[in-house]
Amino acid sequence: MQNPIRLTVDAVVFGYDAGKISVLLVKRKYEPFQDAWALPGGFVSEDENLEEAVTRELLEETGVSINYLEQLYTFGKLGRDTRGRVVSVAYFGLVKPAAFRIKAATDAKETSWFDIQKLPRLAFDHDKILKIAIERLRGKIIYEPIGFELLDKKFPFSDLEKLYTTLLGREIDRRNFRKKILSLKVLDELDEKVSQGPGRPASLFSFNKERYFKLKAEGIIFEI
Amino acid sequence: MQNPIRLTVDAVVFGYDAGKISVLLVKRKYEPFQDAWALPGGFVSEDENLEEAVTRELLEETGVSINYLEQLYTFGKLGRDTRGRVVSVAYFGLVKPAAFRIKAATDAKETSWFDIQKLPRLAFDHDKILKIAIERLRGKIIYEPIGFELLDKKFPFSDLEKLYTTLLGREIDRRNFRKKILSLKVLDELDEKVSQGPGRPASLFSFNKERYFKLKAEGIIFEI
DNA sequence: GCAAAAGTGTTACAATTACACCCATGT
DNA sequence: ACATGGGTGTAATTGTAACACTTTTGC
Repeated sequence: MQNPIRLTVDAVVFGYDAGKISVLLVKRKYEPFQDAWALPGGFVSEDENLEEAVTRELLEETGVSINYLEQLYTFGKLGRDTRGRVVSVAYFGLVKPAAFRIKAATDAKETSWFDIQKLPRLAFDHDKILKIAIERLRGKIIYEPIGFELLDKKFPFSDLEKLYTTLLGREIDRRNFRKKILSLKVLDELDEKVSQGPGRPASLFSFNKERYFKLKAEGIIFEI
Repeated sequence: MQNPIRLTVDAVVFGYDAGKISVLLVKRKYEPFQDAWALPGGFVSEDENLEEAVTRELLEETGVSINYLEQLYTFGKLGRDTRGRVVSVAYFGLVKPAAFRIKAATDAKETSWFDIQKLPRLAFDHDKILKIAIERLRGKIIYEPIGFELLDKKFPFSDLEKLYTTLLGREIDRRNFRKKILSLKVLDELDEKVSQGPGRPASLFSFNKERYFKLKAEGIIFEI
């Protein structure tokens, strides 16, 4: 009477640091695809919500705690998993550089960040899932302010600019970009500056979520 | 070892006719929610793809064959189904008026179209699913030419205009709208006219998919 | 004092909006 | 001939894109 379809969740978690977009992968300990890199994830248990399952798997497998998570797509094609019929609900997550750096010290856990330009061969159909996630990231950055989820709470404007340059894959005009972003009134300029290396120190900004949601409710839409 | 989560698919199928957006619902024959209206759908069998399952269920329950179908969202919250843990992959579909009219003759099948402004109480969490589908329809119509999937193959321009007026919920300027759509070069004007009632007869247009895909590949984006 | 990154304004061009009259048909 | 819906152009405004120099710091 029960159908024997099993349900998993997988997470595509992106991080950004120093001009590179990276994705979090884990090395599989067991067959199938033993020792292959794969997206973190696993079977959903009967008494947990899907989001709970992803969050749990992520924490268990990678120690990373997420600050933005949304559902990506559900993959259910016959034959996508060699263990039988397995349907996977994939999620899309973003973390701030802090999480990113923590990992660099705990590499031994078979967890690693990979530059999305230099990906290894992946288990199952995880290459497809990742491809769709990258498209979503690129598409979404343009009309929703998710970029801020990839930056520290306080960031110099140039970080935001570099992030967009990287994600869009083209140069953007600094003056026009600044004008546009500031005109949206969702950034607070702090009374704080940073100077990394030579050059004029930069003011720090922070993203004002309340302001954003207020504007969104009024129908004002974020768009780059 | 198997987890006892069961998987269903549900379809939110929209149709458009005479200035009204309608959704296809079925009346449930069995418990739970016997005699309540619900989205067409049902359990996925082990040897079929998710899309196959939706298409099959739709055909079985409503006789409607779909011409646009995409995955909407996966609903997996605990307690959403009184029969135990059931996760549902919802799909979003559009049909042309032909399918719409056919149904009007076969009402006895416990299948009916409902104006989305006048919905009955729905079974399970189908009201939530439908709400998300309506948002998707509204959002998507602006930057992808899915509107054409709701019209006959050949249609007068005013049909398209009325459809957009309905979906956007506001008046649009006929001249500007026409200019914009025609400038996208995805409509073919046919050597054919229709006149329904009094007034000047209207030229018929058809949507040129090949042209659209070609333009899309070149990076030219449809946007209203 | 010079190299390096931050910060700023103006002008040309493109896109969007607002707006009103003539045309072809049915009755 | 008149009521009804189809079809068209222009001007004002707004938004986008292009473009280069000054400022503040570290070395």
